[in-house]
Amino acid sequence: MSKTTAKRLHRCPVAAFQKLISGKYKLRLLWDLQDGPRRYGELRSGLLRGADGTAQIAPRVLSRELKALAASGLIVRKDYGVVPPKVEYRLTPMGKSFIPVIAEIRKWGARYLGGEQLSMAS
Amino acid sequence: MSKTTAKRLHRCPVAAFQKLISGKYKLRLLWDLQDGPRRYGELRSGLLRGADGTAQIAPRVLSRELKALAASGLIVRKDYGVVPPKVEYRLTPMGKSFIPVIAEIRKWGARYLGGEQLSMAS
DNA sequence: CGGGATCCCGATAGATACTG
DNA sequence: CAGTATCTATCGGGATCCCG
Repeated sequence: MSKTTAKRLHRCPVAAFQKLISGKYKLRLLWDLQDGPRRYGELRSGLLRGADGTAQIAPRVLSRELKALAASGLIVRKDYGVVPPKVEYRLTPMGKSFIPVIAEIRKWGARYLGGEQLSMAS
Repeated sequence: MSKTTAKRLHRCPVAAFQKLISGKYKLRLLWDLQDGPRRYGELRSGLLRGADGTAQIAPRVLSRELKALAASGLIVRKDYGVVPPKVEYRLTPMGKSFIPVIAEIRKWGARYLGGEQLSMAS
């Protein structure tokens, strides 16, 4: 956690994983980034599908989760420094390596939690 | 959530998974149950390895996580009704089907979070 | 032995308003 | 557009004591 990566804080990889993805949207954010960079607003609106009902997403929360993912080394933030602001988030190699794990989670979840048929969309 | 299963509350299987395994010990509890029934005390002491440092586990927390796992249909609680008390927890078929997913998580976590060499023990 | 009851605390998430 | 600031409600988790 010295600078941008939080590693080896646990001796158990499962416990480490738990902490890494704790937060309501982290897994879905990673998943939604698998096809390339996305902007803040795209991610936010993407999260609205799949949430139960009329959930709005507090900008604080999304911002903090993105920061945490970046601090974990799973994504990077690219600020174009223009007006109006344009910021892109994309997966790091480590983040990309994590996508297959989420794919497994999705497959299991679709079978046992929802019965959705795993279309392309998140 | 009517009785013992909490399903289809989300349209996104990833979001459903997030809620399902939220809680500090749920994944590890499931993992530790893969080889057969375990008693409350066995699970508790099993969790102490792999936690950072001198963490003790509040009985409230462990009890609540076990109840949640049972309510989700991943484990079952078997009370032998004897004195002194004896209670066993074991995986349901659904819970067993989840073990390979945790295995994937472990493999990824070992590679990117800890570098442990995935021995038999949890 | 396997918890429940109670108290406490930090972290998390929502709502709202504001800004460079 | 992409956040920050503030405030508040709720939750997760730890500590301690107790009981059948």
